[in-house]
Amino acid sequence: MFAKKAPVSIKQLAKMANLSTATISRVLNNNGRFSSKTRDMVIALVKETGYAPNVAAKALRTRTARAIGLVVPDIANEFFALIANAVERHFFDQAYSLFICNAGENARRNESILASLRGKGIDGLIYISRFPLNPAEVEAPVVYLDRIPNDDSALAGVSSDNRQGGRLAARALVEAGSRRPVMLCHADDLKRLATVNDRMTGFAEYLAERGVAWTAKDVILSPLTMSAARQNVRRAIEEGRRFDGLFVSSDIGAIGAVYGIEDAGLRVPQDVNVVGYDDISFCEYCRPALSTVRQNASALGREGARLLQAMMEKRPIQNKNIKVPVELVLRASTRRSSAESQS
Amino acid sequence: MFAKKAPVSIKQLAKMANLSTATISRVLNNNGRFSSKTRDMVIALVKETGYAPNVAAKALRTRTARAIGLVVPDIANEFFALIANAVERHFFDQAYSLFICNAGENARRNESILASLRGKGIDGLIYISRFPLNPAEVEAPVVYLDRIPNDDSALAGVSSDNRQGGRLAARALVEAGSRRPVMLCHADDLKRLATVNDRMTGFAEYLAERGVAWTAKDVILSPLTMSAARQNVRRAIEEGRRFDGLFVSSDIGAIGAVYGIEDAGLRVPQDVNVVGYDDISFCEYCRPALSTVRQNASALGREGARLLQAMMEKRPIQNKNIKVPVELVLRASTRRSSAESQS
DNA sequence: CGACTCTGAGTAAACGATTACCCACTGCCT
DNA sequence: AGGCAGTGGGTAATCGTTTACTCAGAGTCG
Repeated sequence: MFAKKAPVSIKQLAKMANLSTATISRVLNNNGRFSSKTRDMVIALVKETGYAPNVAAKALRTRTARAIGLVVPDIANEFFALIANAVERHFFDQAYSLFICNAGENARRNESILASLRGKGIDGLIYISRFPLNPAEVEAPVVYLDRIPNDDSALAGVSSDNRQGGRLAARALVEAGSRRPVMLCHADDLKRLATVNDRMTGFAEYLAERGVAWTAKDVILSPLTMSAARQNVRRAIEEGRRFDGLFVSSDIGAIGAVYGIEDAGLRVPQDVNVVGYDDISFCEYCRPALSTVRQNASALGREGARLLQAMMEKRPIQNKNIKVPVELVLRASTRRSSAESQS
Repeated sequence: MFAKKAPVSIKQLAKMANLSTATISRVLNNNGRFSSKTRDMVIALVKETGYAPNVAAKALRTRTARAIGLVVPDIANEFFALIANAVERHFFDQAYSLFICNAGENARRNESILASLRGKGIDGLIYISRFPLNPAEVEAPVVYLDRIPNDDSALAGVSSDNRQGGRLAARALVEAGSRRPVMLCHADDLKRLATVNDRMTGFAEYLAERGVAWTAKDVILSPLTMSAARQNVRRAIEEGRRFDGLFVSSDIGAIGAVYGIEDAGLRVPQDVNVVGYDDISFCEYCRPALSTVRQNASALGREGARLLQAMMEKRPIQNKNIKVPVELVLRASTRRSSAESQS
């Protein structure tokens, strides 16, 4: 019923045209020498037979699959889904295939995903994961996206301007009246990712400029799933932690945090101003609507794809450390800038 | 710099183990004969070297790409993302690769996606799209998931028990006191998809049983994006449409609809009860929290993947029309069952 | 005219895995 | 001892393409 009939191969084409496979191949790839008469004949034959090259054979021979890998932490997070869409759009037009893989929160799965990508012989990798990657074992250009390791500045990466993002978040809190702000982020990210460190740097920087006391201890550590953030924020408050402003390093986590605050009997924004990060579409639809630092997910994906392609084609690269601008979006989770009181 | 050094091949493994490639291959595929000592040694060697078979070579030799396609309407919708995850998990374990494609809302893009999948020689397709598919031109088994065309009952499909879902939605509205319910869905889906028709059938059926007047005219047509639903619901109300219960065929659409209702000056649930469909995680976090019919996205994905695999392996299939149970989740967008008044 | 350079095209060896076929050996039965 | 079956594993062909060599013929130049 679903038997695969063998598609026509280059060998059959060669026989029909009274040529060798080599010549056919040269015409098809437009490399090497052949007469225009030969070219026309081959092209006509291809049209007639509907010949399509066997991608497996091609991949095997050329050691290039015309495929790229995209590792994301969680495709069910809209932010990553939008990035994936942008990457796919770019590469679809270039006739590359895209393998989208969910790294999840598990280092072992991350490893097995990388192994499988290796087996597929991808020509490039866009990597968004909290887990370290040994570039040597990928054997292809790698672009880090959004989550940039902080140990190596030589690598290619695209991220938002996270320092500016941190500054904007701090500004939102300060201008909403917060005087004891804290930041919520994932412990591992803080250790590993420039992404989060940059946000914190910008955050601290702005607070210092405005004379608001803040130290590296004013951080709550938690995974940024909704439920984990909710629980950890609630627990922090119940254990006596006091703060009147909260900057969460992702919207999903921020929404959870809002609930944690309310669970603990406080109100947002009256008692605590909350600012998230990403601006996923639900920020506008949750209650209170979430103030956040908007990342341009499409731009991140697009720039990452472009950079990767430049690397794969070994084009000279002016800047392998691209920063995409961010934007502050104020909604109901921060108080309206009520003629900001004493400095 | 990014020169590809050849990954370890089966030939090198053979040399290390002092065996032939044939034996290695037999162990790896667990077919043919070999001693348990050999097996252990090979397995250890694979672990040690991180060997991953070259899929291109495998595909070339076996004439099977070991790849499947997954067409989804919008990967940024959590419901589809969860399905994609389940499918990926299933096939990852079987060492299949998965091509995830966004059909989007555009028929032309849908076509070009199918064309590209064809070129990749996929061995199977899971298809979630509102656009018709000509199975003949895919040359591989197809499983319809969630969105089942209503013109052909011979095809393989996995969906929720949508008739029951429609019944549950109706029950939620009726028990919350609605007497003039309407349904919101996409015009094309109503024409093409058994999925939506089943929901409507169940909806109408239950209403009839409870003596609530409802006809096929009590439907508002709208795309189910947040903004479109919001706008169309608002407009319907402003044009004088009156209803006190709304069943929306997706949560995203329902959340938009709630805003449309509020835009028009009415309240949810006091003036209109709203029930969605899917139970994405934001149902719990939007305000008012959304009552909805929960679909088990993971089960849908898993069952779809299993069914497809059975078809690809030409195993006898007892039931190619799988229904996954649904569940009613009551939240704040429907009034609490206030000792339901007159029959 | 001889030496050279182009041009167009063929030959055959890879690429990495699978598998039909074969063989050597062991143990067992008659 | 001879026959036979079962076991473990090697040999080599094959999948469809690409590409480094090679080469015959034609044109060009001194």
